[in-house]
Parts: sequence; C-alpha cells; structure tokens
Amino acid sequence: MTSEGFGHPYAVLRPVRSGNTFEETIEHLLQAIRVGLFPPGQKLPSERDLAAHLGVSRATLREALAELQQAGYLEVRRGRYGGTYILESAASTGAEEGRIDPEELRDVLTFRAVIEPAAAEVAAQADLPASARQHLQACLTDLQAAEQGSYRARDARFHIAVAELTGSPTLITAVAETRARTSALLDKIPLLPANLEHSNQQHEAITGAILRGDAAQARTLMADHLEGTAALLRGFLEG
Amino acid sequence: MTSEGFGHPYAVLRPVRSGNTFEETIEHLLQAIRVGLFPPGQKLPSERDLAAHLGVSRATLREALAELQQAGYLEVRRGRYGGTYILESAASTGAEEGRIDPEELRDVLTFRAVIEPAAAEVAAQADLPASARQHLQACLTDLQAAEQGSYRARDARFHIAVAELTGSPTLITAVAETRARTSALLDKIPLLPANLEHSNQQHEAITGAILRGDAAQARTLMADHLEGTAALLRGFLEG
DNA sequence: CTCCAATGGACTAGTTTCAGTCCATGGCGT
DNA sequence: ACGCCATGGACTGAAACTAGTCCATTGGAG
Repeated sequence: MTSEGFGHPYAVLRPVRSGNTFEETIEHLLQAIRVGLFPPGQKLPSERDLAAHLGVSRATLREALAELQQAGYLEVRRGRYGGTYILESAASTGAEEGRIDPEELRDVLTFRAVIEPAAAEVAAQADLPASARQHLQACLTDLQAAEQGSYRARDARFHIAVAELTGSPTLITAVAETRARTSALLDKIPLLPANLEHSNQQHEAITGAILRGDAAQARTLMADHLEGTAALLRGFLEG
Repeated sequence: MTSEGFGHPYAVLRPVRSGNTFEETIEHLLQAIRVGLFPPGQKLPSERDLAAHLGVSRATLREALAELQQAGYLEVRRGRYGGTYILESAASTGAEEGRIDPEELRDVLTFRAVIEPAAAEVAAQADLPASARQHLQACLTDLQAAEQGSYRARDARFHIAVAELTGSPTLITAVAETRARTSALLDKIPLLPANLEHSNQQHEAITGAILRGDAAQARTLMADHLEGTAALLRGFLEG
C-alpha cells in the first residue's frame, strides 16, 4: 500500500515527462531489445523510420543510439544496406547490481497478474485469422528451441504475441511494458536456471487453449504460469 | 484487428512523445478534471506544486493553465490563499462534435473490460485498512447523491477509488486513463439519461462485495456493470 | 565499371522547455 | 493598521529538442 492517503490527486496526476527525451528514447529502445523485439544479429529499422515512429527528431534518436552503441549493445554499418545491428551482448545482461525496490516488485507482479491472464482470455475469445494463429505458433516453436541465453527474450516475445492476438493496442503496450519491467527485475537476481521444461509445457498448453478458443482455460493456465516467476521474485526479495 | 501484420515492431515501439509538453500537460489536466479529481468549486494545487508533480517547468504549466482558463474551465485568484479554481462549466462538456473512431472504441472497451473487473477482484482480496474502506464508502455515498451534471465525474471517481484499493500505482493510472478515454467517448454521443438507479444498485453491490472480501463476486459484478456502458457505446456506433 | 539509392553522419537555424529570480497581490495574524 | 508570506505573474539566459539540409559510405543494378 502506498504511504499516501486515498483519493490523493497525485495518485492519478502522474508526471508528463519522466526525464530527457533522449533518456526516454534510450529506455524505449532498451525495452524493445529486452523484450526480444530485435533479436541479436538483426538490424533496427532505419534511423529516419525509427525517429518518425518514436515521435522524436533524428538528432535525438541518434544521441540515444550513440549511447547504446557505446554501451556495446549495437553496431553500426554505413552504406547502402547498412544499418544498426543488435549485438549478442545485448541479450546477456547478466546479474546487474542494484537492489530490488519492493514497491516496484509488488506493482509489477500485481499488474502482470491482471493483464496477462486477461490477454490470454481475450485472445482465446477472439476470432483469429490464420496469420495470427501462425504467428503465435511460430513464437512458441521459436521459444522451445531457445538456449539459456535467448530464453528470456523469446519468452517475452511469446507473451507479447498472445497480447497481439487481442488486437488492442493499449493491451499490447501494457503487456510489453510489464514484460520489460519484469525482465529488468529478473536481471537483478542471480540466475537460477528455471525449470525450462515445465515452462515450455505451460506455454504449449496456453497456446493450445487459445487456438481452440477455450478462454477460461487460457486464463487459468496463464495465471498459473505467471505464478512461477512471481514466486521466484518474491522469494528472492524476502531471502 | 489492426491492419498491420503480427509481430510488427511498431506495435510495441510506441511514440516517446505525443506532442508538445505543453499540449500533453493540458491533456493531463483535462483528464484529471474529466475524471472528477477536481470537482467544480475546488482549487488546484499551487502552480509550483503541480509543476513539480507533473515533471514540467512552471512556465510550461502556466501556458497550459492559461489555455484552460481561456477555454473557461478555470478561474484564477491572486494573493495569499488564492489559487486556480475549477469552474462549473468544466463539468458540463455536453455533446462535443466529432465522430467516434471505431478502433479507439474497441480498444478502450477491451482494455476497460480487462482492468476494471480485475481491479475490483484484487481490491476485494486485499487486506484493507479502515481508511481505505471509508474512502470507498465515501465515494459511493457521494456518487449516489449526484445530480445529472455531476454524475459522470463522480462515477469515474468511484471507479478510481476501487483501483486505489489495490495499492498498485500502475493499475490506478491505467484505470484513471481508461476512464478519461471513456468519458471523452461518452461526450460524443447524445446523452440518453442512463438508468442511474440501476447503476447505483450495481455500485452498491460492488462496494459490498469488495468490503466483505468476495473477490469472485466483485469481479463479476464489475464486469456486468461495465457492460451497460459498453453496450450503449457500441449501439451508438452501429446506429 | 559506373551510377543509383538507401543508409548513417554532420551541421545550422529556429523553437520549445527549463531553472532561477524577482515582482504583485491580498487574506490573516499580530 | 501593519507586515507576513503563500500564492499567481513576468522575465531572462541557458539547455534541449526539432526540422531541414547536405555530405559520406557502400552494396547492388545496369
């Protein structure tokens, strides 16, 4: 519970800006990478394209890219068919220092437990076109072939794919942001190799429920699935 | 369904900025007013305070306030114990022109149906302190005493109060934003005086379920309650 | 081999936003 | 009456951000 009283205006009236445009741009890009949107080896859209879609000037975007490049996440190649490439090191951001903020943890876990099962439920209710079904299946297959290093990103990717099936941009964004926040938290705890096999079984079951339109089941399965990570994080905080 | 394909980067990589700081500030303030955070007659926090909490310079905040003042939403009084007061006209933004975007409608209704019932559920599960229970009850009483003009804002206020009980800032913000978006949509349709009595019964039942900790019931009741407005909006879009 | 086109790189002028400072107003306590 | 002081009002110089333009690089098409 926040220490503020209830009905307090600033619980609703949040900051319009959370820092430099430049910093926020970095954060957006990092989030996209963390979440597996741009797998290592692939390249980002062109600067002009990215800048336009991020609603930021190319100059500012380039500042952000320069920072990420210096931090070793990106490599830039010039010329025709050049571009900005994601390096392997972008994925393996192992065990960064810094303690976990209990408030942040509570907030993320609560919100996640709200939207992800709901996303699965809505997705299962939707009338999915073939392309959607294929995309989900592809993400699942991809995830099941993942190695230790690529697992987290592909996991996020899969969960976002589920959200995409809902066709609700707000819901997609919410899931993506929550995934990024979760990943940031997971980066702060020593990596006990999770039970990937069990997770993969759950992913498969969730996919199945969604594809056959079993909304209630999809919801329940997703909720169970999330509980694993949640318990891990909570446990580490207390320990 | 969005026209873009699935797995498209820009479904996740959203704009960092959605306009001038100044415009966004206006939007934030308007949202707060629409949502009943500042009832007519009351005054806003001091400029210095507001600016700090909105993460915006006082100069920019003042630009926004000037705009809202010119639009007839606010009145300013100087001197000690002066301040910026919300005018009555701020509430009665009846029937603005402009068509409803079907995509926006779909998105809002989907998202709302996801988070609000969930918020009610989480609130019911929480171990609520006396102050929380009182606040919810107060919002309910306030709402039930509302006139035609003040109803929408107090309704929003009540729903946000439910979200506040969850103690999750992200969830609170999400509910508040969704409420503001819904209100904006409702402003665009002719006001058929909704069945306030029925709504009030629902509000009372929801409050009851939350206060006695019946999570499943709270969820169901909230979902039913939302369906009313959803049907109204959908119906108007098709008609 | 030459040119094309798409990409990153670099600069400039103009606009917006900011932090800080000082002024003006006017209830309230003394 | 008087002065205090929290409030809105106004200004300035610096920093951030932007739109636009042109340059540099380089793989592929002709």
